[in-house]
Amino acid sequence: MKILDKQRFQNDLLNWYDQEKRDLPWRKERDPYRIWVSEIMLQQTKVDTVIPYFYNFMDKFPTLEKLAEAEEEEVLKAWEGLGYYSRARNLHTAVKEVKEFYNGQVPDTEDEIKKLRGVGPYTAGAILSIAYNVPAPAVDGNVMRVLSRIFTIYDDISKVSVRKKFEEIVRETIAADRASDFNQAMMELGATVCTPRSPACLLCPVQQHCEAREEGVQEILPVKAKKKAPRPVSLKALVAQDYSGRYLVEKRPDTGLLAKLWQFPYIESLTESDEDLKSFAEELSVNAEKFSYQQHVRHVFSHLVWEMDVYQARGKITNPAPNQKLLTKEELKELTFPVSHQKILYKLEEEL
DNA sequence: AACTCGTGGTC
DNA sequence: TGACCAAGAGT
Repeated sequence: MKILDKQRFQNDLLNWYDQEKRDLPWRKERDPYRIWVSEIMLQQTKVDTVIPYFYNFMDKFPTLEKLAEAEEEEVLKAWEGLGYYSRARNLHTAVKEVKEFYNGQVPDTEDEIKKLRGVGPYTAGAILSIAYNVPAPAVDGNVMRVLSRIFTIYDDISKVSVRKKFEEIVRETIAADRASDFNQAMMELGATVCTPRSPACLLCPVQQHCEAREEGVQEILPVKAKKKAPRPVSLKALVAQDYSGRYLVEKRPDTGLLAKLWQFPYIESLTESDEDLKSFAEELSVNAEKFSYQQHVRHVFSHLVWEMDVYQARGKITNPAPNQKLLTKEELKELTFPVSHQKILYKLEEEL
């Protein structure tokens, strides 16, 4: 590996960051709680997507204490549309732990902070460095991309072992007295200059330190294994209304995909006919004569694709199960729905 | 180690 | 338009 002039690299990077850093909502002050929330929201999620959610979340839960005291339903509602909902549930759990066992103070040591639910190696380092200026590595996809190019490292960055290798490199490279700015600068560089495609090397503050740039291989780094194509799943969903116009909805199980979110009942089905849907309706105690086709919804997740045929029915509905409710359209707005089922809700709104 | 877990933007 | 990608963590 090429020898890096550490001092000059730090200077070039930090001077650039001092000039060019973006004005982001979680950079206004150094509240560990706000840093924490922002880091959880930013996992696998772009800054532009996070910003409005962050403002809303801080409006609803301005302090760690307020979040700890909130109902889970309310926390999920604030996360609605952001995806990876276990992040919200884990954050809620962890914040309650901090309130109870750490006197409401976000821990500032690697050992303690990593024990918190939803706080993995990246987020631990991010909170420690950004909130407390502790010189811990915060290695995300940006940092691995930047470093793989600086040092022309061809290891597959999707492997855990490779992330650890990058963490060791950061430990040796980080500006000891400016850990917060160093880590944020590395990520900012990756997000705005050293991008996955067409990196702006001519604008890069550390281009002179970059081996990939020197060899012209910046476009083929980093190496990353391809993801498998999402698996298709065919569903039939039922929008059932009783005679007073209320809708039958249900809460998903506590674990797994979209845990604890609400939805219209559905079955997995590969058949063309609606016979299985009708027997499903009977099981739900939906006594309807007519089932009308409403729309097809395709929704792509990370690892699967829902191909959902949506049907509407109106009839007598008896004995909703414990996880089910009959609610008016207005009441539905209070619940948290995944985007796939929001597409159905939107259609209902459109039709009236 | 490989799989699960969401969504929206980009090319 | 479909494949790729994003400030990853849990199992």
